Amino acid sequence: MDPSQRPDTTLRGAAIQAIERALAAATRSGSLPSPAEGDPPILVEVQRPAKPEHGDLATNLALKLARPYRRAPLEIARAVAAELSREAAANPSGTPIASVDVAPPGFINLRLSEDALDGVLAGILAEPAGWGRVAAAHPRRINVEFVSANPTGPLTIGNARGAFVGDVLCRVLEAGGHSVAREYYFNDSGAQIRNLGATVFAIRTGRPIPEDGYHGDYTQALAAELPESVLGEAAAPGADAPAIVGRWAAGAVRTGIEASLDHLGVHFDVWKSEGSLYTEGWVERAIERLRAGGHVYVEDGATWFRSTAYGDDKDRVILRSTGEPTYFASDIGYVTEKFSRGFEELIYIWGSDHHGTVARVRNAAEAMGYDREAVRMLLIAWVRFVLEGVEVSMSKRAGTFITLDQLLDEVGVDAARWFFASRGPTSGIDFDIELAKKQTSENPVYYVQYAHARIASILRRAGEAGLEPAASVGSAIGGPAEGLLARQIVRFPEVVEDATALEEAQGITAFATELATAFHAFYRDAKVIEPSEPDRSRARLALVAAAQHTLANALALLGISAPESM
RNA sequence: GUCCCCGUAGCUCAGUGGACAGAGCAACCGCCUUCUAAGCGGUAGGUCGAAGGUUCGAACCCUUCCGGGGACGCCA
Repeated sequence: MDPSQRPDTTLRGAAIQAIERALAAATRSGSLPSPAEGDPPILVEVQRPAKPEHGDLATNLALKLARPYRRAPLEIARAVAAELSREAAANPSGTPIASVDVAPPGFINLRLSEDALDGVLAGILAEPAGWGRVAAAHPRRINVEFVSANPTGPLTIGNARGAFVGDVLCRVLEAGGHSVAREYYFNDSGAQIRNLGATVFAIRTGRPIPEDGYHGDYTQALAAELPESVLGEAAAPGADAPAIVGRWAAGAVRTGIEASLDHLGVHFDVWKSEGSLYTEGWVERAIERLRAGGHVYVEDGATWFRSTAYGDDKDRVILRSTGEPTYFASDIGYVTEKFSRGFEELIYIWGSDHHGTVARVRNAAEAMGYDREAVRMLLIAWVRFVLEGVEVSMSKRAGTFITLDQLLDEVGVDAARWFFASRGPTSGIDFDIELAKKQTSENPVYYVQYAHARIASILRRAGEAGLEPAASVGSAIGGPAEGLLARQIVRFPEVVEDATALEEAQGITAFATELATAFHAFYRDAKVIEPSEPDRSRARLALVAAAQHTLANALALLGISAPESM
């Protein structure tokens, strides 16, 4: 990120800018050498030290500069630290830094000022809804496509991970200052749908289920619900029964899928059918575009995209020798269709079994003149579902699957969301359903929710005692218990920034857990409601209220409820 | 055979260039006359799959190997 473009919305960001000023000042005064022509720009990195005695923030700047400057790291660190201290003394309101230390082998350790911390807390109390939303240096319009299961049956627990990961990613990107469209892509007219239609028709008319039909209970239910009018149309002489019944069944299944997603708290902005890419001409135009660029050739009667020109290990068929388009053809059309709606970035959330198709889609995007970096695939590792130690294979066709609705009835949305959000999307997971049910009550999500509920209880009782939170914490922030909690609270937007940059949610769950821990420690050490000390009580209520807003907003980023009582 | 992901505490997983490697659960010992004990404090537990290499510094980057999963279609 270009530092000059970074919005100054976090204490960390403000500290980085202070360090940049100090470095420039040290260079100007001659205590540090000037960068040589052509040197890469100096990127100031700041991190949170593992040990509290190393301060609130630390930078490795001097270590990084030792080689290009040919100076001892400690010498550089002292020069920068001297400028930081000078500014902190001369203009305390212009910097978040209260004090500076230099530690071997060359770290510069910073301590944040109580005024800076309290200023952030006052901002939270003044405008809690916006807390944790940050401005992006370069806001983008992003299309996130996920779930995208075809309407051949209910969503299964196999679809759960993609649904949660995609939804949380969208929430994170929005909080990170981007604009997001959630999109669901499906095919309601292919061979699979014909099979579904044939299955439902067969059941309803008392014939055996076709060989490649669907055997789940839900097809029985669909057959029973099939309206007489559709049945009559399908049974008419010469009618294409699989297509007619399939069209109806796909619609009914989709309605059920939408209901399941609603239950999850996942709402899509766009439902896009594969068929519409053809009727609207997107596929045809995309192929023409590739052809015009010379990226297409015909061999063995099929039309191929020259994917090898972009590093793929083989070329890819767009149109079969029968003239029928491949799935890849739809992908290409869809890319142009999405970009035509003005998106600057396309994110696909795919199962890791799709990794083979990543290269060809990005290659085709590049060949059509788009930036391949704007087409990003997030591959999610498969969840291995285990029941009593034995893997459960999921098959809609065989009817051996557990639906998403069943999972949520057993485990609950909040616990399931936390489970998936706290794990890296590329890590394979063994999901033992019995274990998950058993462990539901010990899911860390309740630890975080409990902190929120405890604060709600304190605020209720304070109100009954006639105590309201102050507008800011003020000098009470100097207390040891208060300081530790405040330092956790103010990190929230930095966590959102990092999660946005990494396009991952684990940081949010980790932060929420640490914040809950900090609150529980505060609860132990500092009594909030003390009618004989009204000023201190009001200050502590302000701090606790800020913690509650932070917990609530962090949970909201994960799509998890923040209960007032438990 | 080629490509991708993973391998960290008994279990489930964080941490992906910085200062002695973390959390939750499980185990053990303590704490409710105190704003919610779904909580708090403490103890124990690790050759970060293995070996080389790069670096002032590696769980993290590179190479090789071992183990697990996935992909290599004119399927979707």
